[in-house]
Amino acid sequence: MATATHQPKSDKREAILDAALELFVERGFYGTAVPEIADKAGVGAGTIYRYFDSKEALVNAIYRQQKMMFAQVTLGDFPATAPTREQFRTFWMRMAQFATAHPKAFVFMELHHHQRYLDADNVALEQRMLDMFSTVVVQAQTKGDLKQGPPRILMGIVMGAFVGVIRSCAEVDQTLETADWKLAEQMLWEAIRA
Amino acid sequence: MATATHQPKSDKREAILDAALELFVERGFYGTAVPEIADKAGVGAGTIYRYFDSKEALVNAIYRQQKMMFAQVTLGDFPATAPTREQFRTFWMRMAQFATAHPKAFVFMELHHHQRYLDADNVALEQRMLDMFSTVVVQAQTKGDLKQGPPRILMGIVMGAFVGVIRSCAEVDQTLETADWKLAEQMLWEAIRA
DNA sequence: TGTAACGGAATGAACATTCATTCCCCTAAC
DNA sequence: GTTAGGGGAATGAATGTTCATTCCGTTACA
Repeated sequence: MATATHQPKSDKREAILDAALELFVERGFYGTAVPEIADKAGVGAGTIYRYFDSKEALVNAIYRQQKMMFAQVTLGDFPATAPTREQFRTFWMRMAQFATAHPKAFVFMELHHHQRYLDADNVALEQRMLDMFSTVVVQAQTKGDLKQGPPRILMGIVMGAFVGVIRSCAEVDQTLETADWKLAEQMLWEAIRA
Repeated sequence: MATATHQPKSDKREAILDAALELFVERGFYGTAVPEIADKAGVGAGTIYRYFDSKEALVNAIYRQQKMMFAQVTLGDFPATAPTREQFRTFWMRMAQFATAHPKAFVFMELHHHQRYLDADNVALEQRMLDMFSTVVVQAQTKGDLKQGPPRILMGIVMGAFVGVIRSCAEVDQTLETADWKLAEQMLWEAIRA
């Protein structure tokens, strides 16, 4: 009826983003043909170009969407004054929640991290997030809650381990239980605590 | 002279492997054109096909070469009877040594891990290595040296963290000092110890 | 009926691979 | 010592294919 049934902004745009995300994760950017994306999304190849200027613009749109969603879930309303131990638990479990809700998103972000086709905005976005994390780490180190050492390394270990956990299970098509996430969280905390 | 002066087995084959490794790391498999590889290797495009049946065969040859070298460096003459703590240190530092000597190799193996174009031999090779590590982890858990939990998760954390450390530094073009590796080793040990 | 969104065949560029040709080096005849 | 010949390695232009993107006839909605 009338104006109501119009749309959730655009059926097709979402379908294209979803299909492309999945294919990019499976086959990579260059390994995925635009008509394949169109097929999976259930639209014509030309339709993709009504919503995105190019294949490159499409991958950048996905990257930005996922990164922002990730930032929102993990950092939104962050308990800035809580003890470091609790902050870490919160952060880790929010990442776990995000990874469960959007299983492909993490792999996508890992895979496309620092690729030639990411535009300047996305590179800057990435940098801003790194800086934010870095600040938090340094503060916690100053308080004596985390081990000393280059923040880069602490962050690399935590994020790397998180991705490692996801991958180790994706490889065998197993889902991670909350208990697994809690175990991993405890392990990583013991790694970084002072 | 006679047979002696023949060659270093083949100049060109090595040049092709090296060039391809570097380009695949930078741009991925599908993002790299065969003539580009030829250019970088300083050979004609056709020459590549004298040494490898196809682009796919080339990437598989690199994968196997790197994986075997990695296995050799990390597992060769492994101190099977040493205490777990020492085994872990040995393993970690050997990985660090490998990553330092072959900076691209790690990134390559990560990137190409479980891609469609890996042949059956390479998939099997990967599986065999995983099983080996898994056995070692289970043994150490039985001895009460490592935390209980799915071996998959322990391995995922260790390998993921290792890659995370490498990447966190590659991103800023910084090299890792021995001190950094030791710090990371200590952190990871605290993560997995019982 | 007019308009905007859509589909998918058409297009031109870029690619992996091939193959006719060149190049290089070794041997042997003189 | 020189040169002619042969054979395998190397080459890169040519080939057929695949791809991102465009274009235009069709559709659906107002």
